[in-house]
Amino acid sequence: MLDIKFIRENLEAVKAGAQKKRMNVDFGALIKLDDERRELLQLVESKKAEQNRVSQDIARADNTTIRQQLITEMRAVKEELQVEEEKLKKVMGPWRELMLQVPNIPDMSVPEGKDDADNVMAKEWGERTSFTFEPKDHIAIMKQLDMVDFERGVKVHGFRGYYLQKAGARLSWAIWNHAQQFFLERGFDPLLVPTIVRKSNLYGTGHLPNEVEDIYQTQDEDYLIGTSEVSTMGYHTDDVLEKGTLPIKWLAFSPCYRREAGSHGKDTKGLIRVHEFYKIEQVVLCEASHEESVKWHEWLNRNTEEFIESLGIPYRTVVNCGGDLGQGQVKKYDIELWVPGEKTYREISSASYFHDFQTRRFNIRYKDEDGSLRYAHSLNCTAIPTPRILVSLVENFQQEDGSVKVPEALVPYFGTDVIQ
RNA sequence: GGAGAGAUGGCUGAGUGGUUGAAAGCAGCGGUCUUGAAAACCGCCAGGGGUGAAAGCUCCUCGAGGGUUCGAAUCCCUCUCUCUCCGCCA
Repeated sequence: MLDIKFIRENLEAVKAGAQKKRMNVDFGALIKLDDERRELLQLVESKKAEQNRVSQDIARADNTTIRQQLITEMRAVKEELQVEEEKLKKVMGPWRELMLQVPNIPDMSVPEGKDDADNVMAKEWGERTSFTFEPKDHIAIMKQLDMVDFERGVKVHGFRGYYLQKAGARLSWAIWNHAQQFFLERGFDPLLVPTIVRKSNLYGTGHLPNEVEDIYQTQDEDYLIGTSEVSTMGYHTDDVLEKGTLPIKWLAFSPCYRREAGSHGKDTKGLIRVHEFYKIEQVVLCEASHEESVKWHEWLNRNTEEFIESLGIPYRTVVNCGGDLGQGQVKKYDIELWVPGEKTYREISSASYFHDFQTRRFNIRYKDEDGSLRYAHSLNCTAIPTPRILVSLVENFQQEDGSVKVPEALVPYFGTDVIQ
């Protein structure tokens, strides 16, 4: 959420930002509605002031005649007031709707572009794995090692259903345990979050209203989260934080649910795109300064890079272009892992910062030195998603005999150094 | 699922139609005193919006949303949540 005052004062910049994100917002209509809103607000408030003033006179009047006269007068004022309030209400509905659509302004350093094809590579790490034999894709490898069962997954859940079993399940546990150790050492506090949440939380993070098609809903009008960022931010709703507690660093873990409504034909096989997966997520709340946001953004992304490096999987980091940014995001990095079977890099992590876009919606503030309350800044970054991480893990570490080497960092958690 | 009680400022807690945005206490902040601290005493202390250069003026907020009324923390309706008892249950 941007401040309407800010929008009015920086209209051209806000417009340019929306354009860079390829988002269409009718700013003309918004400004016109806001003009009406202000005018009506003035009118309503001055009438209310009169009402309040005379109310006290009525209370004080001991002369019944005067009292009765004032009450009669106020009846008329009340009726006028109701008419104006009705008008104001009619303006506020569409005003709010438009306000929810205004995107945050992307950073200067965000490249122009339409979609993920226009993301700009920032870094490449490790050598793309080469094989002396014909490598298999993760589906073949994992099926052969009995790590996954798609048929039963589909039987029980439907399209995109899967079971992780035996070494597949154990490998997932090993990754979670390694990740827990790795990230908690960096000062995070662990958090297990609700995955069924009220709508307001999804408005808070900026997933609603735009992504409604991709979110599961219950018959009680609750929603299933697509990322624990939602419940983690919701945790702090209406908080007034102590400045000394910032930055707050959460390592949240939860199942994540995505309808994938817009990607029916994409990645229909395997573990790349599933309706239900697990994710460990880094969430940070920091002081309200751009420099702080940038600092923690780089730090978060670097954490995940180093985690991937600890596994020894080749990756690259891209800066997402304007068209590939979410509504509230100022800037985003994606980390993509090398997938030999597809001879391409696949996204496994997103690091974004939001300035106060989310914290305004959640009303998360902290007390500054001078006693004033300021909206905190918020950021988040994937720590590790399972099972997507398994795709590049087994493909990069496959051996000619069909077995998979276990990365050294995982051996203590997995128990052996090979899956066969 | 059934029965009942409740939700007031950072916290505790008064307040059942009229200068109550809200007593009192605690916590916090500033000051006096003190070598320093404590104690004591004095003062300040809710958030948000509009307008304004500022001072100020003004509106909203007592769980949320509606309603009654000239006027609502107080009365009515709906919802949410919390607590107690019963039932069910990993």
